[in-house]
Amino acid sequence: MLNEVINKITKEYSNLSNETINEWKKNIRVLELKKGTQLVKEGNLTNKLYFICEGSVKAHHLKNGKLITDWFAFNNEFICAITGYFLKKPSEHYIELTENSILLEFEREKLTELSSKYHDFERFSRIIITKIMLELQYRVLYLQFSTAKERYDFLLEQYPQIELHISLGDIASYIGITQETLSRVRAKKKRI
Amino acid sequence: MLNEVINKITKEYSNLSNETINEWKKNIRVLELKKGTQLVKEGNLTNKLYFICEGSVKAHHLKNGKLITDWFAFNNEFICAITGYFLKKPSEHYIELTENSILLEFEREKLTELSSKYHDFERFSRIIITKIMLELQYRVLYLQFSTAKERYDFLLEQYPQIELHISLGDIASYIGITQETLSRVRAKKKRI
DNA sequence: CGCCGAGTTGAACTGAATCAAGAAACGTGG
DNA sequence: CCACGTTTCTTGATTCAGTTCAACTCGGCG
Repeated sequence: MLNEVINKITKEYSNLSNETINEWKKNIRVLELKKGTQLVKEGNLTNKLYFICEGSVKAHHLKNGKLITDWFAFNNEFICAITGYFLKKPSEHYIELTENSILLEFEREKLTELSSKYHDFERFSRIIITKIMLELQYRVLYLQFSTAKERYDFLLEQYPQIELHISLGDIASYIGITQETLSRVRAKKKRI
Repeated sequence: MLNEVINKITKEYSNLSNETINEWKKNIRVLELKKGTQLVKEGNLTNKLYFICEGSVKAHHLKNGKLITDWFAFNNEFICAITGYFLKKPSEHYIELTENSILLEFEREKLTELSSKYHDFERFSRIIITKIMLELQYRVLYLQFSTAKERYDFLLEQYPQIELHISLGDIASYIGITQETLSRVRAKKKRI
């Protein structure tokens, strides 16, 4: 099963030699966990990167006493507590499963080591980060000067199935509006 | 002069071997241009990445007939028309000098080639992209659920000197509020 | 059956947008 | 060095999208 998943990942992101893959495989943990499980708790140091084989996951953080959703990851996507992972600071983010899921878990130190050792793995890392960067760029684009409806439509375009997996409250938070507003936007849409 | 700048860049981002640097230097153009110059025009294909040696630059795009500022770059930062450069689509972004500036210009194809050829250059690229990614992450953080004042304060924290270089209108647009609102926020601040 | 979390709906309120008009600052040419 | 037009910034009045607070509905589940 792990071989299949790795195959999929390298197809999607960037090819790796057999040698690199074998070395990499030594340090992958496969996790099968239930909805609601916390992968990262706020304030913890975290050096883990996750890949979603099946299911979905969200990252969120606390701001003025409110939980704000930052990031979703679905099948074949990566996720991490971004400040914890990249800046090596205690994480401001929680990561929580939004459905029962199967995940791969990687350690930063091992990935760094692999990147230093193998040129192809370095490239692979670069490509993953580039995708995350472009995703963020896209989000900024539609957080800046968009109405509630525009944000929602934009999100649905990107993730047409999102409502099957993620609760209304989390979606609203992700696009930067309140749950009540999203509910109204949705109601208006149905009427038309 | 080019040597000095490269020295600074590798210090700031990631070290490169002499061989890599020499190869790289063959394909760098140094530009000295006036405020208001357009480096990239909307609708153009662009494969250029810029580094600001001295001065400042902005990227902006058109949305419902309004120019929205996306990205600033100051001394020792990189900038590009992000969709044009990474997605190879006609650029939705203009890039324009906000002051008389000295820049380095790189071509995507040459950088890609160098990344494939030299492991250390691949790592260097990864680190640059990671910085851009973290910057974007930070922006999403404060575009989501912040008041006008919070956004402004946040920006000043990051770029205390920004008002010396960038016009009020561009700053307002960057943080997702109107020029009038920013003017009022600023006025209120002075009074206290 | 009754509880609980998730979603909906209503009414009042508010921060920021919009529209409009002036004031400052800035550069350019006489 | 001043007069000019242009661009940038400020201030005021009005409007509106979205928040807030509160009550209510719905579906699942012990």
